[in-house]
Amino acid sequence: MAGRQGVNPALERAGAMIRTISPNRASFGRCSACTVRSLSICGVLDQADLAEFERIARHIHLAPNEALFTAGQVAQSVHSLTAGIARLYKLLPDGRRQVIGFALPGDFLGTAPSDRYSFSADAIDSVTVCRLSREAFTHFIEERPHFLIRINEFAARELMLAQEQMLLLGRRTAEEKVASFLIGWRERLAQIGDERQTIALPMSRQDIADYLGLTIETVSRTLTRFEREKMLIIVAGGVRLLDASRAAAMAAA
Amino acid sequence: MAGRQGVNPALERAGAMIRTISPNRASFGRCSACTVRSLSICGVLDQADLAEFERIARHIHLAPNEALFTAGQVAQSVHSLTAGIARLYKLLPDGRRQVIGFALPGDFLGTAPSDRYSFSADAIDSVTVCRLSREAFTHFIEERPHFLIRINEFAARELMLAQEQMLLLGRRTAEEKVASFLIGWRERLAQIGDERQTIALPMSRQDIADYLGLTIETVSRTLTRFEREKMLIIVAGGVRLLDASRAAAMAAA
DNA sequence: CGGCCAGTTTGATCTGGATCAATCAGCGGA
DNA sequence: TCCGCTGATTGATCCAGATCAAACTGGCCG
Repeated sequence: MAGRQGVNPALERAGAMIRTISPNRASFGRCSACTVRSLSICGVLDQADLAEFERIARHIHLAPNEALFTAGQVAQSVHSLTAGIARLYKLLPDGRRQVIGFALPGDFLGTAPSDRYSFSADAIDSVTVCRLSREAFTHFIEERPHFLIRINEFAARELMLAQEQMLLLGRRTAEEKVASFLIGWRERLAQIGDERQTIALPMSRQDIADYLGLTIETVSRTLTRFEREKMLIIVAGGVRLLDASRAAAMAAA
Repeated sequence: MAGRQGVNPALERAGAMIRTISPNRASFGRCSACTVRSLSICGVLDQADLAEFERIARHIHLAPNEALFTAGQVAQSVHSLTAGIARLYKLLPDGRRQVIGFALPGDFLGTAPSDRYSFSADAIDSVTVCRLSREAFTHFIEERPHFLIRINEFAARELMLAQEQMLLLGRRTAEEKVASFLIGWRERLAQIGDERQTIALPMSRQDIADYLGLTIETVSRTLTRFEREKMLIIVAGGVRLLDASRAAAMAAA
């Protein structure tokens, strides 16, 4: 619990590595063929709406660790994630980092009360997003109340997740944090259709630690202990849950 | 950082004391005379809208520690706080508590993705709210897109506060937490027009501790130290900031 | 195939904040 | 005025998780 937990050289290196938004290729993947449309904010748009949405959206690809946007920048765009996983985080001036969430395909990044981004987002693996100018997006919304309702539902869901995370960060033990994370992450993967036995963990241990308010060592030790206790097996790129009910019990209490 | 921090007998007593919603007096305070209307979701309603809003709203008074609603209950109502201060919190099965926010006059409690309350809310001091049935509220919204935009702005603000709080809970030291809380609370009080030199703290030390992910002893000790260091003076019902810039510096870093 | 390098794991030690345990202070009621 | 109760403060001690410090692992490049 010391003051500078979360500051580490690896992170600073990573930070330096992250390029600002490059002149990405804008692809012509059509919204009507979007594989996550029903999960995304676009799930309530009809063909006509979708055509108009497509007109104002750009499809962007980002390489691993490339930034979608950075806290403090003027918020010119909103994003809807269509592939890959992004990490959303805030930094303290001395480099301590809090990951406030992981964005999955279908997630919307654009609910913000200010004209500047209040957090940073970058690609964990290879990511694709639909990027819309805030202005065009605002205009698009104004004429489509049902779409606004959808946006609102997404914001409400985000808010509930954030409140759950506050409970985790403030009142759960390290063991409970890790178990909750695994159960919650599995749940979210299942919602986007990924229901393999093995829980994929594309983010680094440092990302997990910064999400749970722990150090990388504590995350690693806790996972190792779970493995020793036969609750799971650590595999390349994830974990395989052997005793899901025990994990769920830890996560609940 | 032990597992059961936040569980305490005083809380259990308080919990038992909190009555379920009593047959409160519904007053006739008219919305057009509402002192916090411009701050609240109603700030964008015109006279006609307001009359309709009034028709579907009930004005409710709650005594200190009385519950507005409880996590897990079917969410029948939404609320707009018009006077007093409420604490919003989540509990773990063993009684550990996380205060996820304090609601001030003008705040809206109703952004939720589920048909059950995901957190509990109760009055800290004497509280007045406008209570609307979810159903009527949803209907009211559907016909008023500009109002929905307002609701959305409120949700976005809530979300940003929640993200800021995640950073605090996950990565700040006890000292930084307390300083951040004081600065942030003063800010919020100022926004509703309370700009006295002394920062009013109507909530208990336990509430503050549960908001910051600390114990009551740590909050108390930290405030005492701040006083010893002449950063502030502890007074009945609040603190007087002597060195706001030092507090702000602590809160920032 | 070997050497590097980034990320991860493991071990030893330390410490910030929790826990346990008394006071202390303010207030309402007799 | 005194008593009892509730919440706050203060002190002593403890320990979960941080910090410091090595290994270890796997992938990539020459």
